[in-house]
Amino acid sequence: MMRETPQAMDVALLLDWYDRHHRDLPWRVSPPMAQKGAAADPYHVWLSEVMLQQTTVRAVKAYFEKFLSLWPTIEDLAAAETEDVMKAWAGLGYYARARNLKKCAEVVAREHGGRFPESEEGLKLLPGIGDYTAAAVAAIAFNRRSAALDGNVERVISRLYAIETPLPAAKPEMRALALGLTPADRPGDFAQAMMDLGATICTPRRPACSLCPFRGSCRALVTADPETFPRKAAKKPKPLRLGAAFVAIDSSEAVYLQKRPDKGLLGGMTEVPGTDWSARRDGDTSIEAQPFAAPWEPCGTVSHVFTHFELRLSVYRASVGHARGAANGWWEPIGSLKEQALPTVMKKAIAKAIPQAFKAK
DNA sequence: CATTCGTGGAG
DNA sequence: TCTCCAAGAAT
Repeated sequence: MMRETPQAMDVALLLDWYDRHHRDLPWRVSPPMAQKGAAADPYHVWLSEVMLQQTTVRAVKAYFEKFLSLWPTIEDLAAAETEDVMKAWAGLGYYARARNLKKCAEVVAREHGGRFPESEEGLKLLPGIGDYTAAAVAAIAFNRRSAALDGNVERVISRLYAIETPLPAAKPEMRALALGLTPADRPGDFAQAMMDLGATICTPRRPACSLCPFRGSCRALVTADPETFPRKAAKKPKPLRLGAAFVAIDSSEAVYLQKRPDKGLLGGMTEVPGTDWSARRDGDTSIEAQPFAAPWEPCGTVSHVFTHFELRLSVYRASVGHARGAANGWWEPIGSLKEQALPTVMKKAIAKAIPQAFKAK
């Protein structure tokens, strides 16, 4: 039977579904333990939520374990060197998250006695914590009623109510509907149940509607094709940008590296010298752009796709007799390159110039 | 509200 | 190969 709108009964069906089909995740206290009163560690919840921003569960798991191993408590993270945090984050992307993670740990450790604020408003004041993460931590770590509106929940809500308004304009409406569904007794489990539902049943393509606990009340299931929700505004095409990267190797097999500015693209990460291709313009791809005089030889191009543009780098390589000094750079032995704060595009460029650079010994 | 922030897997 | 997009935040 079809009901008009989802109500308390449907929320009960969702929680029942979650009790039986929840995912077991390293940072999660699953329903059996949660029902016995076991509380999630706010540090673990926050760390996982920041890592999971626009990032898949699969990619996050190993990083989450590594971070907990390196910094078991938020005080440990607060005391860490930012450079070490950047190195540990390398490869996960959106590097502003790593810098804000460190700042947030410092604020919580030093100004809040090591304890996270329990309210959404208090959480949102912290670096790197926005609408979603504040709501998620409040709900999951502190069992507070809040609307954690992530991509999963947007999809579930948009289908449940067949919302025609495209994103992001529909977000306030979705947030209100999600909050309206949130039960007073298990807000944390409700938030996680909605996300698990979106990740495993109410998927972007080919949703498994026959298995959905909301199948008796989903508007999209009867009025349209659920797969067409949520409605979204058309996105812009990605421009192709060009640039050059210069990989210098000295006689001791060390590569010349330097640190990027803290702000902007790949902020605070490590790079090889190159042209400026991040400032809405192509860089010089010619040998004329060399950072210092050396017998540069072209060794091909590498391509890399960022969120809003595609990059094609012309890679040059040069062997220099002995390491020469440089302003803000240093010579890094090939053997320790993999431990550096090198973003993926830089690893590609170095690997193009030195094929054996990142291979196991 | 629009733009700027990575990366890798799935289809 | 191409498109989508994954527990979004800061400006």
